[in-house]
Amino acid sequence: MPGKTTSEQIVETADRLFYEKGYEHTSFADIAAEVGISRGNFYHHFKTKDAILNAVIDLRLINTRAMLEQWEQDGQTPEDRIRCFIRILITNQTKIMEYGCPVGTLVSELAKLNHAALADANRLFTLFRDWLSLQFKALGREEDAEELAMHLLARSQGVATLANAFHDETFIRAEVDALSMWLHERAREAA
Amino acid sequence: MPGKTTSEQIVETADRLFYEKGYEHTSFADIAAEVGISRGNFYHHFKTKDAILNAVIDLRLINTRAMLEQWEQDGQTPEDRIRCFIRILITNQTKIMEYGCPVGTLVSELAKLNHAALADANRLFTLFRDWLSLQFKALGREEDAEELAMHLLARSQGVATLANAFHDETFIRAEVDALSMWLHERAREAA
DNA sequence: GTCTATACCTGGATAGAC
DNA sequence: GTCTATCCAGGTATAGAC
Repeated sequence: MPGKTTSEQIVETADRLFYEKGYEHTSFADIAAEVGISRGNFYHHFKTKDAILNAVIDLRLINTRAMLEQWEQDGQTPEDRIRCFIRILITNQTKIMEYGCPVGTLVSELAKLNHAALADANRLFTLFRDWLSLQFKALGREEDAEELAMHLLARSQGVATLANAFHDETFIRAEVDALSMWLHERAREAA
Repeated sequence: MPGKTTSEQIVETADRLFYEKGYEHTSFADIAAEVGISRGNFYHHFKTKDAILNAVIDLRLINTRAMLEQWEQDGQTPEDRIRCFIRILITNQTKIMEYGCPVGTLVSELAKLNHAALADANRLFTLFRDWLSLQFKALGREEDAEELAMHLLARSQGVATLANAFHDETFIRAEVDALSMWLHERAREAA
């Protein structure tokens, strides 16, 4: 990773490994080896494993906010923007089939570990939830925007979990189409 | 646990702890302490941690099969039986809000660990999937029974994941109602 | 800033007495 | 069947040289 500080490289590598192997199953040695530094040097940048986790969550929050802003620009209508969200199931389908949803699996793991950072990780979910809710409101669904946002979030989580379990592209495609139709119906009702 | 052998107690305790704390995060010491035996004694019953995991998965398979058979008896119509499945989200809602779905979270964890038992754990999903598919066929949906089964499985997984993240009973109730209506509509179409 | 060396602990696993 | 004692690997964390 050229032009990146060691700290940045550590966080980005940890981000990826936490996703691929899980938080607990990823050791300092794993991260240090991939970054290409010694374990000792590691502690110069991050004192504890919790500190790395916090940095990873912060990075994910920043990246997610940037993605949502991008969708704001990409989509002409609220319906288009929500469709951007639905389409990540296709865009990231290879990774999702291998590792599940980065947000869902992290929150699930931290919940089981009873980890202090669980509340922070949950803010990733809230970010999507609030953004989707905003879009549904803009779509003319002021009344049930919150419920629609949660429903869509749940549907995509379920698709990610089963895609991971069954490695079935056809299933993902079918569910994305169904979600797209569901969205269009909600928009039509509002108009 | 009166009238149970030590081995049975170990497996049942491991079953619960793997659900509550996750597989990797549960140590032999944790299980031994709860059962009330020494760590050394533990190895008299199970040689490796993998062996315990296999025993736990086998137990879950047996318990799941028994539950599905019970639903066959409880429900008069295929629609009633599928509704039994939907209702576990309500029946187990306290545990689901705390620990997520036992099947989904185990499969997700084993996928990240790249664990050999992943395929076995996935049979739990297949059990539900095949049973649901059978019920949808009996409902008169021979054509799309498989897709409907996967769809319902995904929906319930998503609800479990978000219930765990947000601890929101109202959300669970709303999604269960929506699923119930969805099911009724599929049955009506077939009739 | 980066390294080596090392302390310390936890967890999986074994041996052998009772 | 159950125990204690023990080994060993791996993981977190620290100290200190360069």
